[in-house]
Amino acid sequence: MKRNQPEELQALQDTIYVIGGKWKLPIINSICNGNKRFREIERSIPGITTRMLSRELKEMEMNKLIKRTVYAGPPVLVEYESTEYCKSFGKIILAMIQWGKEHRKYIKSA
Amino acid sequence: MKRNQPEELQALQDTIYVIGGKWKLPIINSICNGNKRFREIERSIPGITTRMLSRELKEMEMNKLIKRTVYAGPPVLVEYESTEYCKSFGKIILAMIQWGKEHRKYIKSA
DNA sequence: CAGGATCCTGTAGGATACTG
DNA sequence: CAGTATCCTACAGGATCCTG
Repeated sequence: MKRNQPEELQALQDTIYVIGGKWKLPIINSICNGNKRFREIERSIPGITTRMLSRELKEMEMNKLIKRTVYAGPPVLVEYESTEYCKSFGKIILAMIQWGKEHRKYIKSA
Repeated sequence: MKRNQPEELQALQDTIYVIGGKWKLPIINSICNGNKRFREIERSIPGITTRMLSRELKEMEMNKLIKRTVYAGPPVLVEYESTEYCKSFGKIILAMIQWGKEHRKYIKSA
């Protein structure tokens, strides 16, 4: 009754790679919540540094998770938005949030 | 239309923490697929070392994702199985696998 | 505002060998 | 079989300051 073959394991590890690390999911979450500007996103994620946010955004743009648009100013405006592709990850994130909440109760009731 | 509050962000980061890293999801996946023995799990995940598997299994046991049972031998047998709690993560993993497959196509068609 | 440049550190994770 | 014990290092990620 094996469900997953090596190919599926590969797909799983791909996903882990793409959304891995400490910040990518919170960033996706923030953008999906309507935050568009750099500082806005930054402020919505306590603890993140500009350096990390900058790096992650670039990577995520390369992976087509987000779209970056520059409005030539002045003032220059930059907006980030999640792609449809990224949004397809949204429900997974919601499930993870639910699970995280359960986890807290579960571990405490140890 | 904000969906997530800080508390939700916290839950998300909790989840990332618990199932984070390179190997925990593949391990969960392997065990959910019916692998029970240490070497069996090890062989099912190409690239993992005994050291990492050992460490991750311990952590996951502490977090009640898996249950470890020792059958006093000889030969001594050890079996790992996923808890119900862990299985509740199963559908999230399946979704991630699906997403990973799509990702491959999506990026290639760049 | 939107980042880039530097410098620094901890630790995740790999390699290898060994044990009961 | 089911792991421990060491040793090692690359890199994720933090702190701080700077630029157009």
